[in-house]
Amino acid sequence: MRGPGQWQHRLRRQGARWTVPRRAILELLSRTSKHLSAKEVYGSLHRTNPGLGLTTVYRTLDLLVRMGLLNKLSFGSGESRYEFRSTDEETHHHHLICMQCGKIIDYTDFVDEEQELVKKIEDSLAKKHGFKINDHHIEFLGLCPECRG
Amino acid sequence: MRGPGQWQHRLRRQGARWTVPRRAILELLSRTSKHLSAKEVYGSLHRTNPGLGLTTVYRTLDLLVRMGLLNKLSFGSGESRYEFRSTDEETHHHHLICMQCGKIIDYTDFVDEEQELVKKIEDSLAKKHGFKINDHHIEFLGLCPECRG
DNA sequence: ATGATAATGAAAACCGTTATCAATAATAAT
DNA sequence: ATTATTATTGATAACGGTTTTCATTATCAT
Ligand SMILES: [Mn+2]
Ligand SMILES: [Mn+2]
Ligand SMILES: [Zn+2]
Ligand SMILES: [Zn+2]
Repeated sequence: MRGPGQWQHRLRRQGARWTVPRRAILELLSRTSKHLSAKEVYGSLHRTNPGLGLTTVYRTLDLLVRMGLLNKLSFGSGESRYEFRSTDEETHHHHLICMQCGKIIDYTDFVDEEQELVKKIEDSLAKKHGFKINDHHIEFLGLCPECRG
Repeated sequence: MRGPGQWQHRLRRQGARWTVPRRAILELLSRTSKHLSAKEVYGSLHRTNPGLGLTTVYRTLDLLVRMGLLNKLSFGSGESRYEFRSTDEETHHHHLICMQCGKIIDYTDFVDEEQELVKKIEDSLAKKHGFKINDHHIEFLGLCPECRG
């Protein structure tokens, strides 16, 4: 069971209602591999949902992050970006970012070796600094083929 | 040759003037290991430099980043933070961040193994996606001892 | 010292995001 | 199905960090 039915069930289980904006935003983000800002989500949905307000987009994105259905990402550009969070554990990935045009590429190279090292670092940091580590962000910054010239 | 003389030389070589605010901000950030926001820099310097304006702090931080004397960091909290960028290559580090109180810890564990893997990933990504890779950010997120309760 | 102009600071503008609040829509109870 | 309850919505205003504007000031080449 996947898609709208799954999402609806998940929201309602946590006391949230299944509404038109929530469904529209989830469908949009689940269909794209892009990392969209609130304003971009708003722009994409304005055609099919003319009444939708930007405030609702912000609130819904926030809710869906709290519900674990989306990831919220902050690259240094001012606005937050959101990506669909697959239930599949295998889709964990890191980011390759163009410093000039902002293009974002998901990559999963060397996940095995990476995960091994990440585990080691996590254990070491947890022991040395007393942290309970929950997550990590790894990103590479550079220039994409178009921006290199 | 290190410190003010070095900084002055670097700025002037790039056509910038050596001014009181620039010197004050560089001295502040070179003396702390903290990751300060513009407002925190402003607050720290207000005692010794009463005339200093927040606008100048923003402009100066931006300039010093462009000159390669500071690093600008964005954790998802709204404001940017700045750290002194040592000329020493050995000081490259990554971050351990408390998701609750925002505490930031620099760490350099496993740099050798890490650097090795980073190199491999960089080569792979450069080849596969045609990027020219310049930098990377690695951060671990969790709860510090105080915030775990 | 003098002049050219880069840098500064106060104020206003800007931009992403959040708070307010009356109207509406989703769900539960009847 | 109808009604009652209340979470959700959307317009507007407010907010916080950052940038722009512009007249004044400080740095530096001469
Ligand atoms: Mn991604
Ligand atoms: Mn640091
Ligand atoms: Zn690019
Ligand atoms: Zn903490």
